[in-house]
Amino acid sequence: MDVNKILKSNKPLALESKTIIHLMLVHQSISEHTTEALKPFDVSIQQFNVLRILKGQNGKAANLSTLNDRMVSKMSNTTRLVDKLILKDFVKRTVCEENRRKIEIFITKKGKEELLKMSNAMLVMEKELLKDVDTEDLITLNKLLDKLNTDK
Amino acid sequence: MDVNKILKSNKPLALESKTIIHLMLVHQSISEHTTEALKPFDVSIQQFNVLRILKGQNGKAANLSTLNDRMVSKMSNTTRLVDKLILKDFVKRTVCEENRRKIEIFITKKGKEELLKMSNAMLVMEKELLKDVDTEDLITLNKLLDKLNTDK
DNA sequence: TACATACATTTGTATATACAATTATTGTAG
DNA sequence: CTACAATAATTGTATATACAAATGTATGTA
Repeated sequence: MDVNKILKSNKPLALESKTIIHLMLVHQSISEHTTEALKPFDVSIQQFNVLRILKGQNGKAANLSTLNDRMVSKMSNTTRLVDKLILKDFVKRTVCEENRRKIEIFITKKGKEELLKMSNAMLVMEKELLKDVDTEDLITLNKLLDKLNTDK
Repeated sequence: MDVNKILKSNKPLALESKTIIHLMLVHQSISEHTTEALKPFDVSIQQFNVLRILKGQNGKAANLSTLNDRMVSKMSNTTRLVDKLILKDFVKRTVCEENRRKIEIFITKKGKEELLKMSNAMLVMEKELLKDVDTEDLITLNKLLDKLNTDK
């Protein structure tokens, strides 16, 4: 991906601006490839993320706030995201008995099985996307991304 | 940004998967900061991108297909994106006389003036986001991003 | 107890986006 | 010259997302 070709700017862009655009373009590509990889499973990236988080709980329930904190996007979606996953029988939702304001969400057996298939499809896509980046470069890339000041 | 904290996974994630998630999280942050920076100008990231591309044309018109190729997102939006920019008097739209199927889009004087202010606000945001990444690191980061296999 | 406040989630609504179908124009094979 | 395909943009529609308001539940305190 050559960011200069896409931008075709005559005026030289600040290195910072170029980097940000570069990251945006990379994200767009990742997003498209991910959507494609998940299409056979009829789930969105967000739904996949919810399943992955729930599996990471190892049987423990997660409530909506927890999901939301760990997720990339915003609260208002989370209720409806979970609604969709319930329809597919990938997760279960129960009211927390200790604190009836809270909702506990679990991944189902079917959800776990499907998630495994999804994760495999994702890994194939990820390896293809990163096939020209060796391990050392990946480590460097992650280190550099860690340096970004992403606080609010 | 520490991706491990957010993921809280017990099982070690493949380095590829971790990198992809890392890029997603970084993008989410960039996206939020950008939306914030552009809020005073009442334009979306996409609208800002259209303006930037049009200015890069240096007076030459761009048709919708050109815009779409250079933009991050899809055709169907472009018509309506331009609609919004016309409402704000930031761009003009005329039918191409040589090929009446084509639509020519120009940035207006007002559009250019506003774009300058937007670009300044964006640069402030970008420098803040990248304040802990020195020039050498930025160059390395861009080189690594170039290695990603983002073809279709 | 009654009230205000905080918390957790849900719902309403407006806007954005993705995908498919449609319209209008141009190019070209027969 | 007509019919058909290709191109460029627009429109319709279903789904997704962002933001604000509303609902239901719990907690602190006078």
